[in-house]
Amino acid sequence: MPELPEVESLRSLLDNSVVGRTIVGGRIGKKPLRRHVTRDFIADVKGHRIERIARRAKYLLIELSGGLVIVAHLGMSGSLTHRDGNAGSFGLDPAHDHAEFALDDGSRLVFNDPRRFGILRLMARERLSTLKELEALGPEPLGAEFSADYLAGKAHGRKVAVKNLLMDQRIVAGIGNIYASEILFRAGVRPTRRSGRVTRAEIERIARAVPAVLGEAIEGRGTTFRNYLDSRGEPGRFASKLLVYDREGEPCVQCSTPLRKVVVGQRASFYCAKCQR
DNA sequence: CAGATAACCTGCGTGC
DNA sequence: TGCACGCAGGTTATCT
Repeated sequence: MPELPEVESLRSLLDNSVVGRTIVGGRIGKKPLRRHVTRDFIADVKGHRIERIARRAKYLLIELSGGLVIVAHLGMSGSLTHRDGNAGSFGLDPAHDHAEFALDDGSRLVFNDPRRFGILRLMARERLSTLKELEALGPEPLGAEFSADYLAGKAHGRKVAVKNLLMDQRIVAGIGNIYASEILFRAGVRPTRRSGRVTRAEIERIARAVPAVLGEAIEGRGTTFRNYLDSRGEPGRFASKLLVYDREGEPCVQCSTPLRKVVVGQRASFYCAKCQR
């Protein structure tokens, strides 16, 4: 579920709440995630201090003392909540709490993921760059490396729909299904357009829309479409700012034409047939 | 190689 | 009310 803005909001919140805390215990659930969580995970992190919270694309990186790092991916339905001593479960089903880290101030970090598409693994920080999942990622969409020139180069000669290109983590890392639709609406380009046929001017509009939309979403602490919760158990505020996603049939905010829904690469996509060409 | 598709898993809304 | 079905914010293995 979470795309870059949700993970970045999570990173920011945790950076202000758990850095400096030491992991004193915890537990790992029995059910496997997308990748199996090692049985001795808790024993390995116990006694280590949380030094910094970083992010790469949709991956959250919890850097620990002793050169360790916890790599977390929330998949489609994951959340990582920080609960103080007497906090409840934020409405999350405890049956899907797959990992729990007890901190030295009595609070807990809980990894909950009903669909279990998430990832939780521990590794040496120096080996992070060798992690297959991270190695294959393209540039950060909010970084200097991502530009109109870069995108034009990647789109050149490609037949894949431009929406799929934006969601391809090897091209640019962090954009998912919701923001891809929002970005293309902002850029005035239909999601179904073949990448290689998108004009230079359109590529430039897309390249500008990418950081603009993601940046605004981060300011709103992400989007809660169904049930995503941030580390405090609160929904993101950007959902009300979505202009096209999940708004089939509703009037376009710019021209009032009813918005359309089309499936592109097996994923629902929303657009305005008049504003987007 | 690029591109398309199925699969992983659970919950929830919809329509009969 | 119950049930079958479709769909969900992601990634990846496996086809053509």
